This record gives sequence, C-alpha cells and structure tokens, in this order.
Amino acid sequence: MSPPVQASVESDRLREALEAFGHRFTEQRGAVHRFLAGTDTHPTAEEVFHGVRAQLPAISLATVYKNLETLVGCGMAIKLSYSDGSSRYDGRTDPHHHARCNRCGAVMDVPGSLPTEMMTASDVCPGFHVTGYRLEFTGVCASCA
Amino acid sequence: MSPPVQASVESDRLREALEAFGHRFTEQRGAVHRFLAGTDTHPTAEEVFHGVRAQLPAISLATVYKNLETLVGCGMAIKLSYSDGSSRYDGRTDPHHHARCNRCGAVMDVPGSLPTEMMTASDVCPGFHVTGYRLEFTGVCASCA
DNA sequence: GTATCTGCAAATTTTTTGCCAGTAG
DNA sequence: CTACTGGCAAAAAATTTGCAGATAC
Repeated sequence: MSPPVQASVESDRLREALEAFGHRFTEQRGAVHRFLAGTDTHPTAEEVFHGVRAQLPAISLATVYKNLETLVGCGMAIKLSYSDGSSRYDGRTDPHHHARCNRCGAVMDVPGSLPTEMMTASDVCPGFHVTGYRLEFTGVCASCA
Repeated sequence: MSPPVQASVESDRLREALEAFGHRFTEQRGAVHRFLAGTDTHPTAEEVFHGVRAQLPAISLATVYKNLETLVGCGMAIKLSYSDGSSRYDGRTDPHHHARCNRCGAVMDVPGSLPTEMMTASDVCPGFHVTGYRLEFTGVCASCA
C-alpha cells in the first residue's frame, strides 16, 4: 500500500524552487501555486485572489501579488502581459505557446516549441544572446466564432 | 524638377488609414506617428510624449495616449506589453519579431516571419482561427553582455 | 531567536475619462 | 455647420509599499 507520498510531490517541487532562491514555503504560497497548477485558464491576479480565497479566506490581494511575483521569480509560473493592460499567470512552465482570442480575451495553451535553429539563428540580432522566447497567436476562439 | 511629393507620402498613408476608420487627421496624430516612424527604440507612452513635445510643446500626455490607441486601432502602430508592467509602441507594422534584453529592457527588431504552416497548423488549437501572432525572444543584448 | 512573511491600508504608477472650447472636413 | 479632437484635471485601475504582528526554520 502506497502512503500518501504522491500528494505532496507538487508542493515539494515548489518548496525546493523557493528554497533555491532563498524564499520560505508558506501556506499562502502553496495555495497560490496549487490554484495556478490546477487551472489552464491563465487567470489574472484578481482571479487568482478569488480562487485562492475559496481555500484561504484570510489571504489578501497584496499577498497574492507578492507571491505571484515570487513564483515567477522562481520559475514556477509565467506572467503574460497584454496590450489591453491585463496580465495573466500561467502555472505551466514547460515549453508551450499560447493563443489569445481577440473577442473574449481568453488565453489557451498551444502545444509545441520553436525549432532550435530559430533561436540560435544569427539573424536574431547581432550580439544578442537568446535565452528564451514567447510565441503567441492571436485570432478568434471556437466559442466566439 | 520633382516637387516635394515624397515628404508627404508617409502622412498621406496615415491620413488614409485614419479615414478608413472614421478618424480625422490632426497635427498631433501626425506628430505622434512621425515620431514613432522615426525611431526603432520602441518607446513607452511617456517617451513618445517627451519626444513629440519637442515639436509640439503644447501636446498633453492624455492626447498621446489617445492617439497611440488610435494608431494601434488603425494598424499604423503596434503595442507591446511586458511582464514588468511597461508598454512600448512600435511604428513598424510589417511582419517582424522582437528581442528584449532582460538586463536593460531594450527592445530591438528582429527580421523574419513565422513559417506559414505554423500559423495554419491544426494543432494550434481546435477551432481557433489564427489572424496574427507575436514572437519575442528574451535574453541579453550585446551592450549588456 | 531572527529573518522572512502576511494582512491591512495607504501610496504610487499607469492609463482612462468627462468636459468644454477648438478645429477638420 | 457639426461631429470629432485636444488639453486639462479628475478618476479609475493596477500594482507596490510601509508597518506591526505572526511564522518558518
């Protein structure tokens, strides 16, 4: 019989990432991370706040902002900023792209990664050392079409 | 011999774009557009404000914001928003990519365009109709390295 | 025990809006 | 003429900060 080891694997990953950057593991950080990891809707800070409050009614919006920033700094989340002024957070950190609906603003994941030769190509910019990239498609999603 | 036709070609393009969307051509819009077209530094709204004020000392920040939005709406400029909360404007509207330095925040142009097959690929997202995309490299620029 | 973290409220920063006079077409 | 604009100042939205008590390690 397997003990409930599996249940803590994700939070262990978080703990390690936090400690690697000199941060501490807290209940709030765990909750923010768990919420992000459990959704693929790319929520705004406000939406994360509301979602996390369901489990941690006393958490404050300021803490959510601080913790989202901490997670991004640890590489446990990605922040996506848009031209309409909104910012959204993504708990998936493996290579993937995004598609954003111009109509409703929804953001969805798109599998795949850019061919390596595109990232090392010298025509990227003379002297520029590429470490990452962001590829985002824009258009109209299925429900809006 | 040749009359000063060339000088007005750019503003004519702007005028046409504005009128196509029911907007009017004004001195301020011309100046904002001219400033954007004359730089490749991808300035912030505030920087556009300062730059344009050199030629139009009476222009207000609010007008710059409104006009940048108008230009973006007409397809005469592109707005780029970043995770650090800043937004920058690009007067180039032909297909190209960007590279952003994580150290100093500078944004530069990168020639090229995504292979067509990547944009029509069905794996982008079921039912999603792609109309455009944004590709941005991140890393360290030559001067920061 | 002590540096870090949280919640709260206030402060900042960034962007948008209402209003009236001015202007393009 | 008349609707669209610009400038100004005020408002709204988004994010950050200072502080005192609580907590992780």
